[in-house]
Amino acid sequence: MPALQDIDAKRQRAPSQRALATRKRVFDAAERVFADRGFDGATIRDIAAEAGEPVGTIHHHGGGKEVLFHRTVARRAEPLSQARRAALETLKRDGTVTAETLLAAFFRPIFDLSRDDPRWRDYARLVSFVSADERWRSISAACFDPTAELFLTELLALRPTAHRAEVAEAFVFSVSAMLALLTSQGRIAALGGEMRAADAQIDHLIRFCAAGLAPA
Amino acid sequence: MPALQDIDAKRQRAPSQRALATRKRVFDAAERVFADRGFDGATIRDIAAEAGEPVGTIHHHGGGKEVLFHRTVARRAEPLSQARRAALETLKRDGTVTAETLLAAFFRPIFDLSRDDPRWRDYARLVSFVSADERWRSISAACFDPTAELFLTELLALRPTAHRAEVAEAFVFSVSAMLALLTSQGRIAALGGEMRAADAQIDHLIRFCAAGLAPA
DNA sequence: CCTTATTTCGAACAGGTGTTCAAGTTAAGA
DNA sequence: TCTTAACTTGAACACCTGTTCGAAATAAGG
Repeated sequence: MPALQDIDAKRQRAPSQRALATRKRVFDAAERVFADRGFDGATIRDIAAEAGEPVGTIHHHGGGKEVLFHRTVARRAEPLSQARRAALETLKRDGTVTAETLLAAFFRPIFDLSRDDPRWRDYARLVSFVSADERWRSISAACFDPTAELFLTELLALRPTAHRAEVAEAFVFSVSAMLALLTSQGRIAALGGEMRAADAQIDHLIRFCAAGLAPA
Repeated sequence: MPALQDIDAKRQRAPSQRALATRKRVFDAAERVFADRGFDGATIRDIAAEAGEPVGTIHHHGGGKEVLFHRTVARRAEPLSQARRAALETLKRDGTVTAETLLAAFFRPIFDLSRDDPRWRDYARLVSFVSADERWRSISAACFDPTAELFLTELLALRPTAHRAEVAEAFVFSVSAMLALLTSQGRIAALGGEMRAADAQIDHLIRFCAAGLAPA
């Protein structure tokens, strides 16, 4: 995989407002198309059409399909991780760290962001593609593992007798359940009949995983 | 999506042993390649090379890429569902139905089959591609939802006060955790350091989900 | 204001893509 | 044994893929 380096690595002039706006259009379009069709199902021309830009522009700002994919995932990873870390800091400051509050701190930010901005919903679907495929392991390692590590450490402190590997398993189960809630509304609807309110679903997700994380 | 009809719909002669062996080679190869690269990442020529057959043969037995994909998923769905249903029947006969034993009956068959035959590991990864993408909703609806329905009914009987939608959510969380255990060993290893034995992981998965399913 | 780095643009390229097809081979069923 | 349905084979087809590239337009920095 091509290395991901700073998009403005050897630049000699600041980018114009116009260029910045174009770049934003390119990444927003890439996010939508990659979220809809995955890496292999998406084409540069799909993304170009979605962005309303010519194909050359996608390559210019994206740096090639694989780098564009990586950058599209990375773009929202930092804001998301910061929101998660901020929620964690609040817990630690207030001394209210439990399995339930830890999971809430980790899960809630992406649901909160999705409520306000539909682009975060696309991003969530994109992340689920990244998480599902070992091929993108290095992307999740770079974008999400450092913050996951922080939460894992806290969970481990709550269960001093458990092995790290066991807590890591429980954490992966929890994250997969979170992604399922974000992306498998169709399956839930098919099995469950009527749909529940998003808030009820999120509360349920947190209770479900917290119960699983509790000592046996 | 092209309709999936019986592979031997309007046949006038029984297929030869040779043809049957070729067909098996085609589907085994398709299973491996689709599991590795997903639907869009796989190519007919990849599958042909993996099977050691010319491209025309893949199309002859597979019926086109999309139908081949559907048939490849469907091929092992019935044996898997039967194993799950048999385990469920045993529980009901013995009167040992609990959240924990129900989940064990649903989860264990694919892990047991994977232990004996690596092709079931490929199949599990293929199923996780199908489950992750709304595009294949109709495939999981046809192949997996009927049996899921059976287990959902039993889970609902265990929690008479819960709404069906809530139990459906918990079931989807559980299935996603099962698929994560089958496909995300890389992520578990990255977070957890050393790896635990498969049996310990499966027991943990069942305890994790059973705890989440228990009444609040 | 100039200079020129950067961006915009889309035609062109080499190499795939799924699918078709016609000719030759095999073997089921009478 | 004979007929012919079924299978095997790979070349050919039309279209699509990511990427390149050079010329024109834009605007940052002096």
